Amino acid sequence: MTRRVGLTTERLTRAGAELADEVGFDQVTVSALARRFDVKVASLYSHVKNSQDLKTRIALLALEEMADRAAAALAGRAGKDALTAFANVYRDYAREHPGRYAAAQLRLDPETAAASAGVRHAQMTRAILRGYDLTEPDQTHAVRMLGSVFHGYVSLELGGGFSHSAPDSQESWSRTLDALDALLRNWPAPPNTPTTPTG
Amino acid sequence: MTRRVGLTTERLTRAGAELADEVGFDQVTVSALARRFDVKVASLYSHVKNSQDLKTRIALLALEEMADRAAAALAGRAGKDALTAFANVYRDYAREHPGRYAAAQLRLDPETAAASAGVRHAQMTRAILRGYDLTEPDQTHAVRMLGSVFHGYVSLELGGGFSHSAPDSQESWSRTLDALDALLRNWPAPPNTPTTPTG
DNA sequence: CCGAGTTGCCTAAAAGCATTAGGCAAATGC
DNA sequence: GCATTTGCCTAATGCTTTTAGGCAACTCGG
Repeated sequence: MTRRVGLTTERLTRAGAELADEVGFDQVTVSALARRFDVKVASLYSHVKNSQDLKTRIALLALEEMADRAAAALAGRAGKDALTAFANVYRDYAREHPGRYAAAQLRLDPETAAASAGVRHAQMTRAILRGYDLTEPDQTHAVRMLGSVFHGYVSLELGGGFSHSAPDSQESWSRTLDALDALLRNWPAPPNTPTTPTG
Repeated sequence: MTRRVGLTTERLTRAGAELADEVGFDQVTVSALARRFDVKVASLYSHVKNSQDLKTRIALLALEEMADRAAAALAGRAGKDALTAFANVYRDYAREHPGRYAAAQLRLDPETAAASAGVRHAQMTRAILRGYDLTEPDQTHAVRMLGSVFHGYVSLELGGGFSHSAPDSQESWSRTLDALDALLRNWPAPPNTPTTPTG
Protein backbone atom coordinates (compact mmCIF):
# COMPACT_ATOMS: atom_id res chain seq x y z
CA MET A 1 0.00 0.00 0.00
CA THR A 2 1.57 3.20 -1.16
CA ARG A 3 0.45 6.71 -0.59
CA ARG A 4 1.29 9.35 -3.18
CA VAL A 5 1.71 12.77 -1.75
CA GLY A 6 2.27 14.69 -4.94
CA LEU A 7 5.79 15.90 -4.44
CA THR A 8 7.07 18.38 -6.96
CA THR A 9 10.17 20.45 -7.34
CA GLU A 10 7.86 23.46 -7.17
CA ARG A 11 6.16 22.38 -3.98
CA LEU A 12 9.40 21.39 -2.34
CA THR A 13 10.92 24.74 -3.13
CA ARG A 14 7.92 26.60 -1.79
CA ALA A 15 7.78 24.49 1.35
CA GLY A 16 11.49 24.96 1.77
CA ALA A 17 11.02 28.71 1.63
CA GLU A 18 8.34 28.54 4.29
CA LEU A 19 10.53 26.36 6.41
CA ALA A 20 13.35 28.86 6.03
CA ASP A 21 11.14 31.66 7.26
CA GLU A 22 10.08 29.61 10.23
CA VAL A 23 13.35 28.13 11.42
CA GLY A 24 16.06 29.98 9.53
CA PHE A 25 17.62 29.28 6.18
CA ASP A 26 20.55 27.33 7.54
CA GLN A 27 18.12 24.98 9.28
CA VAL A 28 16.56 24.08 5.97
CA THR A 29 17.50 20.50 5.44
CA VAL A 30 16.34 17.73 3.17
CA SER A 31 15.40 15.75 6.24
CA ALA A 32 13.32 18.53 7.73
CA LEU A 33 11.54 19.02 4.46
CA ALA A 34 10.77 15.32 4.18
CA ARG A 35 9.37 15.39 7.70
CA ARG A 36 7.16 18.30 6.73
CA PHE A 37 5.64 16.26 3.92
CA ASP A 38 5.55 13.17 6.10
CA VAL A 39 7.60 11.31 3.56
CA LYS A 40 10.89 9.47 3.61
CA VAL A 41 14.00 11.48 2.94
CA ALA A 42 15.07 9.56 -0.14
CA SER A 43 11.83 10.47 -1.85
CA LEU A 44 12.90 14.05 -2.21
CA TYR A 45 15.89 13.12 -4.28
CA SER A 46 13.70 12.46 -7.30
CA HIS A 47 12.70 16.10 -7.29
CA VAL A 48 15.81 17.97 -6.18
CA LYS A 49 19.35 16.96 -7.02
CA ASN A 50 20.67 17.48 -3.54
CA SER A 51 20.67 19.82 -0.60
CA GLN A 52 22.58 22.50 -2.48
CA ASP A 53 20.13 22.34 -5.35
CA LEU A 54 17.23 22.80 -2.97
CA LYS A 55 18.83 25.82 -1.36
CA THR A 56 19.64 27.36 -4.70
CA ARG A 57 16.03 26.98 -5.79
CA ILE A 58 14.84 28.69 -2.63
CA ALA A 59 17.28 31.50 -3.27
CA LEU A 60 16.05 31.93 -6.84
CA LEU A 61 12.46 31.95 -5.64
CA ALA A 62 13.27 34.69 -3.14
CA LEU A 63 15.07 36.76 -5.76
CA GLU A 64 12.06 36.45 -8.08
CA GLU A 65 9.62 37.45 -5.39
CA MET A 66 11.67 40.46 -4.42
CA ALA A 67 12.10 41.55 -8.00
CA ASP A 68 8.37 41.24 -8.60
CA ARG A 69 7.56 43.31 -5.57
CA ALA A 70 10.15 45.87 -6.51
CA ALA A 71 8.80 46.15 -10.04
CA ALA A 72 5.31 46.70 -8.70
CA ALA A 73 6.54 49.29 -6.24
CA LEU A 74 8.44 51.22 -8.87
CA ALA A 75 5.53 51.48 -11.28
CA GLY A 76 4.49 55.09 -11.64
CA ARG A 77 7.06 56.44 -9.22
CA ALA A 78 10.16 58.53 -9.67
CA GLY A 79 12.76 60.37 -7.65
CA LYS A 80 12.67 60.03 -3.91
CA ASP A 81 9.30 58.39 -4.08
CA ALA A 82 10.78 55.59 -6.17
CA LEU A 83 13.86 55.34 -3.99
CA THR A 84 11.79 54.98 -0.86
CA ALA A 85 9.37 52.50 -2.34
CA PHE A 86 12.19 50.36 -3.67
CA ALA A 87 14.10 50.41 -0.41
CA ASN A 88 11.03 49.53 1.57
CA VAL A 89 10.39 46.53 -0.61
CA TYR A 90 13.69 45.09 0.54
CA ARG A 91 13.21 45.89 4.15
CA ASP A 92 9.63 44.70 4.28
CA TYR A 93 10.45 41.53 2.42
CA ALA A 94 13.30 40.76 4.78
CA ARG A 95 11.09 41.31 7.80
CA GLU A 96 8.23 39.26 6.43
CA HIS A 97 10.48 36.52 5.09
CA PRO A 98 13.77 36.45 6.95
CA GLY A 99 14.58 32.94 5.81
CA ARG A 100 13.95 33.73 2.17
CA TYR A 101 15.96 36.91 2.52
CA ALA A 102 18.86 34.93 3.91
CA ALA A 103 18.46 32.51 1.04
CA ALA A 104 18.70 35.36 -1.44
CA GLN A 105 22.16 36.04 -0.03
CA LEU A 106 23.36 32.61 -1.07
CA ARG A 107 26.39 32.80 -3.29
CA LEU A 108 25.30 31.55 -6.69
CA ASP A 109 27.67 30.37 -9.34
CA PRO A 110 28.07 32.96 -12.10
CA GLU A 111 25.82 31.28 -14.68
CA THR A 112 22.99 30.74 -12.23
CA ALA A 113 23.35 34.29 -10.98
CA ALA A 114 23.28 35.67 -14.50
CA ALA A 115 20.05 33.80 -15.19
CA SER A 116 18.46 34.84 -11.93
CA ALA A 117 16.19 37.72 -11.07
CA GLY A 118 19.26 39.36 -9.57
CA VAL A 119 19.88 41.14 -12.84
CA ARG A 120 16.38 42.64 -12.70
CA HIS A 121 17.28 44.10 -9.32
CA ALA A 122 20.32 45.78 -10.76
CA GLN A 123 18.31 47.16 -13.67
CA MET A 124 15.66 48.52 -11.35
CA THR A 125 18.21 50.18 -9.12
CA ARG A 126 19.58 51.84 -12.20
CA ALA A 127 16.08 52.88 -13.19
CA ILE A 128 15.66 54.72 -9.92
CA LEU A 129 18.68 56.80 -10.74
CA ARG A 130 16.93 58.12 -13.82
CA GLY A 131 15.20 60.48 -11.45
CA TYR A 132 18.55 61.93 -10.49
CA ASP A 133 21.21 63.53 -12.57
CA LEU A 134 23.94 60.94 -12.73
CA THR A 135 25.92 59.70 -15.69
CA GLU A 136 28.34 56.85 -16.03
CA PRO A 137 30.47 55.85 -14.26
CA ASP A 138 28.91 57.63 -11.30
CA GLN A 139 25.66 55.87 -11.95
CA THR A 140 27.33 52.52 -11.42
CA HIS A 141 29.04 53.74 -8.28
CA ALA A 142 25.69 54.93 -6.99
CA VAL A 143 23.99 51.65 -7.89
CA ARG A 144 26.59 49.79 -5.89
CA MET A 145 26.34 52.13 -2.98
CA LEU A 146 22.57 51.93 -2.85
CA GLY A 147 22.68 48.18 -2.97
CA SER A 148 25.20 48.21 -0.15
CA VAL A 149 23.12 50.46 2.07
CA PHE A 150 19.92 48.53 1.53
CA HIS A 151 21.48 45.16 2.02
CA GLY A 152 23.68 46.30 4.86
CA TYR A 153 20.94 48.04 6.78
CA VAL A 154 18.42 45.26 6.39
CA SER A 155 20.95 42.65 7.27
CA LEU A 156 22.19 44.43 10.39
CA GLU A 157 18.66 45.21 11.47
CA LEU A 158 17.60 41.62 11.00
CA GLY A 159 20.58 40.50 13.03
CA GLY A 160 19.30 42.58 15.88
CA GLY A 161 22.01 45.19 15.57
CA PHE A 162 19.69 48.13 15.97
CA SER A 163 17.25 46.81 18.51
CA HIS A 164 17.31 47.66 22.18
CA SER A 165 18.65 51.12 21.56
CA ALA A 166 17.17 54.52 20.83
CA PRO A 167 16.17 55.99 18.47
CA ASP A 168 14.22 53.17 16.97
CA SER A 169 15.25 51.59 13.75
CA GLN A 170 12.36 52.89 11.70
CA GLU A 171 13.50 56.42 12.40
CA SER A 172 17.06 55.69 11.30
CA TRP A 173 15.77 54.01 8.19
CA SER A 174 13.71 57.06 7.21
CA ARG A 175 16.57 59.42 7.84
CA THR A 176 18.93 57.16 5.93
CA LEU A 177 16.63 57.34 2.93
CA ASP A 178 16.42 61.11 3.30
CA ALA A 179 20.18 61.23 3.35
CA LEU A 180 20.52 59.02 0.29
CA ASP A 181 18.07 61.18 -1.61
CA ALA A 182 20.00 64.29 -0.69
CA LEU A 183 23.23 62.60 -1.67
CA LEU A 184 21.94 61.53 -5.07
CA ARG A 185 20.61 65.01 -5.77
CA ASN A 186 24.02 66.35 -4.94
CA TRP A 187 26.45 63.63 -5.95
CA PRO A 188 30.01 64.89 -5.42
CA ALA A 189 32.45 65.16 -8.29
CA PRO A 190 35.57 63.04 -7.98
CA PRO A 191 38.16 64.76 -5.81
CA ASN A 192 41.25 66.20 -7.47
CA THR A 193 43.67 63.68 -8.78
CA PRO A 194 47.34 64.66 -8.38
CA THR A 195 47.89 64.31 -12.14
CA THR A 196 45.33 66.97 -12.97
CA PRO A 197 46.32 70.18 -11.21
CA THR A 198 43.51 72.67 -10.75
CA GLY A 199 45.51 75.85 -10.14
CA MET B 1 51.20 5.22 24.58
CA THR B 2 49.59 8.59 24.43
CA ARG B 3 50.68 11.65 22.55
CA ARG B 4 49.78 15.04 23.96
CA VAL B 5 49.31 17.65 21.36
CA GLY B 6 48.72 20.61 23.62
CA LEU B 7 45.18 21.50 22.69
CA THR B 8 43.85 24.71 24.11
CA THR B 9 40.72 26.73 23.70
CA GLU B 10 43.00 29.48 22.41
CA ARG B 11 44.73 27.33 19.85
CA LEU B 12 41.49 25.75 18.71
CA THR B 13 39.93 29.14 18.21
CA ARG B 14 42.90 30.39 16.26
CA ALA B 15 43.09 27.29 14.11
CA GLY B 16 39.36 27.49 13.58
CA ALA B 17 39.77 31.04 12.31
CA GLU B 18 42.46 29.94 9.89
CA LEU B 19 40.31 27.08 8.74
CA ALA B 20 37.45 29.50 8.19
CA ASP B 21 39.61 31.68 6.00
CA GLU B 22 40.70 28.68 3.99
CA VAL B 23 37.46 26.81 3.45
CA GLY B 24 34.72 29.19 4.53
CA PHE B 25 33.17 29.76 7.91
CA ASP B 26 30.27 27.40 7.39
CA GLN B 27 32.73 24.61 6.63
CA VAL B 28 34.29 25.03 10.04
CA THR B 29 33.42 21.88 11.86
CA VAL B 30 34.61 20.16 15.00
CA SER B 31 35.63 17.21 12.89
CA ALA B 32 37.66 19.25 10.45
CA LEU B 33 39.40 20.98 13.30
CA ALA B 34 40.24 17.65 14.94
CA ARG B 35 41.67 16.44 11.66
CA ARG B 36 43.82 19.54 11.46
CA PHE B 37 45.36 18.71 14.84
CA ASP B 38 45.49 15.02 13.97
CA VAL B 39 43.47 14.23 17.00
CA LYS B 40 40.20 12.44 17.65
CA VAL B 41 37.05 14.50 17.53
CA ALA B 42 36.01 13.86 21.10
CA SER B 43 39.23 15.40 22.34
CA LEU B 44 38.10 18.84 21.34
CA TYR B 45 35.12 18.69 23.63
CA SER B 46 37.29 19.26 26.67
CA HIS B 47 38.24 22.65 25.27
CA VAL B 48 35.10 23.90 23.58
CA LYS B 49 31.57 23.21 24.73
CA ASN B 50 30.28 22.38 21.31
CA SER B 51 30.25 23.46 17.73
CA GLN B 52 28.29 26.61 18.47
CA ASP B 53 30.74 27.57 21.18
CA LEU B 54 33.65 27.16 18.80
CA LYS B 55 32.00 29.33 16.19
CA THR B 56 31.17 32.00 18.73
CA ARG B 57 34.78 32.10 19.86
CA ILE B 58 35.96 32.54 16.30
CA ALA B 59 33.45 35.35 15.86
CA LEU B 60 34.68 37.08 19.01
CA LEU B 61 38.26 36.72 17.86
CA ALA B 62 37.42 38.32 14.54
CA LEU B 63 35.58 41.18 16.22
CA GLU B 64 38.60 41.80 18.46
CA GLU B 65 41.02 41.78 15.58
CA MET B 66 38.92 44.17 13.58
CA ALA B 67 38.46 46.50 16.50
CA ASP B 68 42.20 46.50 17.16
CA ARG B 69 42.98 47.32 13.58
CA ALA B 70 40.34 50.00 13.52
CA ALA B 71 41.66 51.58 16.68
CA ALA B 72 45.16 51.66 15.24
CA ALA B 73 43.89 53.13 11.99
CA LEU B 74 41.94 55.86 13.73
CA ALA B 75 44.82 57.05 15.88
CA GLY B 76 45.81 60.55 14.88
CA ARG B 77 43.25 60.87 12.14
CA ALA B 78 40.09 62.92 11.80
CA GLY B 79 37.47 63.84 9.25
CA LYS B 80 37.57 62.14 5.90
CA ASP B 81 40.97 60.73 6.67
CA ALA B 82 39.54 58.89 9.64
CA LEU B 83 36.47 57.81 7.71
CA THR B 84 38.55 56.33 4.93
CA ALA B 85 41.02 54.61 7.21
CA PHE B 86 38.24 53.06 9.23
CA ALA B 87 36.33 51.88 6.19
CA ASN B 88 39.43 50.38 4.66
CA VAL B 89 40.09 48.41 7.80
CA TYR B 90 36.83 46.60 7.26
CA ARG B 91 37.31 46.00 3.61
CA ASP B 92 40.90 44.90 3.93
CA TYR B 93 40.14 42.63 6.82
CA ALA B 94 37.31 41.01 4.93
CA ARG B 95 39.52 40.43 1.93
CA GLU B 96 42.40 39.07 3.93
CA HIS B 97 40.19 37.01 6.20
CA PRO B 98 36.91 36.19 4.51
CA GLY B 99 36.15 33.35 6.89
CA ARG B 100 36.77 35.44 9.96
CA TYR B 101 34.70 38.23 8.48
CA ALA B 102 31.84 35.83 7.92
CA ALA B 103 32.28 34.66 11.50
CA ALA B 104 31.98 38.22 12.75
CA GLN B 105 28.52 38.27 11.20
CA LEU B 106 27.37 35.46 13.43
CA ARG B 107 24.33 36.40 15.43
CA LEU B 108 25.45 36.52 19.06
CA ASP B 109 23.08 36.37 21.96
CA PRO B 110 22.64 39.79 23.56
CA GLU B 111 24.88 39.23 26.58
CA THR B 112 27.75 37.88 24.48
CA ALA B 113 27.33 40.71 22.02
CA ALA B 114 27.37 43.29 24.78
CA ALA B 115 30.63 41.87 26.12
CA SER B 116 32.20 41.64 22.67
CA ALA B 117 34.43 44.03 20.80
CA GLY B 118 31.34 44.94 18.83
CA VAL B 119 30.68 47.80 21.21
CA ARG B 120 34.15 49.19 20.51
CA HIS B 121 33.24 49.28 16.84
CA ALA B 122 30.15 51.31 17.55
CA GLN B 123 32.14 53.70 19.72
CA MET B 124 34.77 54.15 17.06
CA THR B 125 32.20 54.82 14.38
CA ARG B 126 30.79 57.48 16.65
CA ALA B 127 34.26 58.88 17.17
CA ILE B 128 34.66 59.37 13.44
CA LEU B 129 31.60 61.56 13.46
CA ARG B 130 33.32 63.95 15.84
CA GLY B 131 35.02 65.29 12.75
CA TYR B 132 31.65 66.22 11.35
CA ASP B 133 28.95 68.42 12.71
CA LEU B 134 26.26 66.03 13.80
CA THR B 135 24.30 65.96 17.02
CA GLU B 136 21.92 63.39 18.40
CA PRO B 137 19.83 61.77 17.10
CA ASP B 138 21.36 62.35 13.70
CA GLN B 139 24.64 61.01 14.96
CA THR B 140 23.03 57.67 15.70
CA HIS B 141 21.32 57.61 12.34
CA ALA B 142 24.65 58.30 10.69
CA VAL B 143 26.39 55.62 12.72
CA ARG B 144 23.84 53.11 11.56
CA MET B 145 24.05 54.22 8.00
CA LEU B 146 27.83 54.05 7.93
CA GLY B 147 27.79 50.59 9.43
CA SER B 148 25.28 49.54 6.80
CA VAL B 149 27.32 50.86 3.91
CA PHE B 150 30.55 49.31 5.09
CA HIS B 151 29.06 45.98 5.90
CA GLY B 152 26.85 45.94 2.84
CA TYR B 153 29.55 46.89 0.41
CA VAL B 154 32.12 44.50 1.78
CA SER B 155 29.64 41.71 1.95
CA LEU B 156 28.38 42.19 -1.61
CA GLU B 157 31.90 42.56 -2.91
CA LEU B 158 33.02 39.43 -1.16
CA GLY B 159 30.06 37.58 -2.61
CA GLY B 160 31.32 38.49 -6.04
CA GLY B 161 28.56 40.98 -6.69
CA PHE B 162 30.83 43.60 -8.18
CA SER B 163 33.30 41.48 -10.05
CA HIS B 164 33.24 40.91 -13.80
CA SER B 165 31.83 44.34 -14.47
CA ALA B 166 33.26 47.79 -15.06
CA PRO B 167 34.21 50.04 -13.41
CA ASP B 168 36.21 48.01 -10.98
CA SER B 169 35.19 47.69 -7.40
CA GLN B 170 38.07 49.72 -5.99
CA GLU B 171 36.86 52.71 -7.93
CA SER B 172 33.31 52.39 -6.64
CA TRP B 173 34.63 52.00 -3.13
CA SER B 174 36.61 55.23 -3.33
CA ARG B 175 33.72 57.13 -4.79
CA THR B 176 31.40 55.71 -2.16
CA LEU B 177 33.70 57.03 0.55
CA ASP B 178 33.84 60.40 -1.19
CA ALA B 179 30.07 60.41 -1.28
CA LEU B 180 29.76 59.49 2.39
CA ASP B 181 32.18 62.24 3.36
CA ALA B 182 30.18 64.76 1.35
CA LEU B 183 26.99 63.49 2.90
CA LEU B 184 28.29 63.78 6.46
CA ARG B 185 29.54 67.29 5.82
CA ASN B 186 26.11 68.16 4.57
CA TRP B 187 23.73 65.98 6.51
CA PRO B 188 20.16 66.90 5.58
CA ALA B 189 17.70 68.16 8.14
CA PRO B 190 14.61 66.03 8.63
CA PRO B 191 12.00 66.82 6.00
CA ASN B 192 8.88 68.70 7.01
CA THR B 193 6.44 66.76 9.06
CA PRO B 194 2.78 67.36 8.17
CA THR B 195 2.03 68.43 11.75
CA THR B 196 4.42 71.36 11.52
CA PRO B 197 3.34 73.55 8.63
CA THR B 198 6.02 75.80 7.26
CA GLY B 199 3.89 78.41 5.54
C1' DC C 1 -11.15 -3.28 -19.10
C1' DC C 2 -6.65 -5.08 -18.93
C1' DG C 3 -1.85 -5.69 -19.41
C1' DA C 4 2.84 -2.92 -20.22
C1' DG C 5 5.27 0.65 -18.98
C1' DT C 6 6.22 4.60 -16.24
C1' DT C 7 6.16 7.10 -12.08
C1' DG C 8 6.41 7.89 -7.12
C1' DC C 9 7.57 6.74 -2.86
C1' DC C 10 9.77 3.09 -0.26
C1' DT C 11 13.62 0.12 2.19
C1' DA C 12 18.43 -0.41 2.84
C1' DA C 13 22.89 1.04 3.43
C1' DA C 14 27.13 3.80 3.72
C1' DA C 15 29.45 7.84 5.11
C1' DG C 16 30.15 12.21 7.72
C1' DC C 17 29.29 15.30 11.73
C1' DA C 18 27.93 16.28 16.79
C1' DT C 19 27.89 14.85 21.22
C1' DT C 20 28.29 12.12 25.56
C1' DA C 21 30.28 8.58 28.79
C1' DG C 22 33.84 6.40 30.57
C1' DG C 23 38.97 4.75 30.44
C1' DC C 24 43.90 4.92 30.74
C1' DA C 25 48.37 7.00 30.53
C1' DA C 26 51.14 10.89 31.30
C1' DA C 27 52.13 15.04 33.71
C1' DT C 28 52.03 17.45 38.20
C1' DG C 29 52.55 18.27 42.96
C1' DC C 30 53.50 17.10 47.60
C1' DG D 1 57.28 7.94 44.85
C1' DC D 2 52.59 8.13 45.08
C1' DA D 3 48.03 10.42 44.51
C1' DT D 4 45.68 13.47 41.77
C1' DT D 5 44.63 15.86 37.89
C1' DT D 6 44.82 16.40 33.08
C1' DG D 7 44.60 15.15 28.22
C1' DC D 8 43.50 12.43 24.73
C1' DC D 9 41.34 8.03 23.60
C1' DT D 10 37.63 4.29 22.54
C1' DA D 11 32.91 3.42 22.12
C1' DA D 12 28.35 4.42 21.16
C1' DT D 13 24.16 7.06 19.70
C1' DG D 14 21.67 9.88 16.72
C1' DC D 15 21.06 12.97 12.95
C1' DT D 16 21.88 14.39 7.97
C1' DT D 17 23.19 13.37 3.11
C1' DT D 18 23.23 10.60 -0.67
C1' DT D 19 22.90 6.39 -3.74
C1' DA D 20 20.88 1.91 -5.33
C1' DG D 21 17.35 -0.87 -6.10
C1' DG D 22 12.25 -2.46 -5.28
C1' DC D 23 7.33 -2.56 -5.58
C1' DA D 24 2.81 -0.56 -5.85
C1' DA D 25 -0.07 2.45 -8.21
C1' DC D 26 -1.22 5.25 -11.85
C1' DT D 27 -1.64 5.77 -17.27
C1' DC D 28 -2.50 4.48 -21.65
C1' DG D 29 -2.97 1.59 -25.98
C1' DG D 30 -5.56 -2.05 -27.59
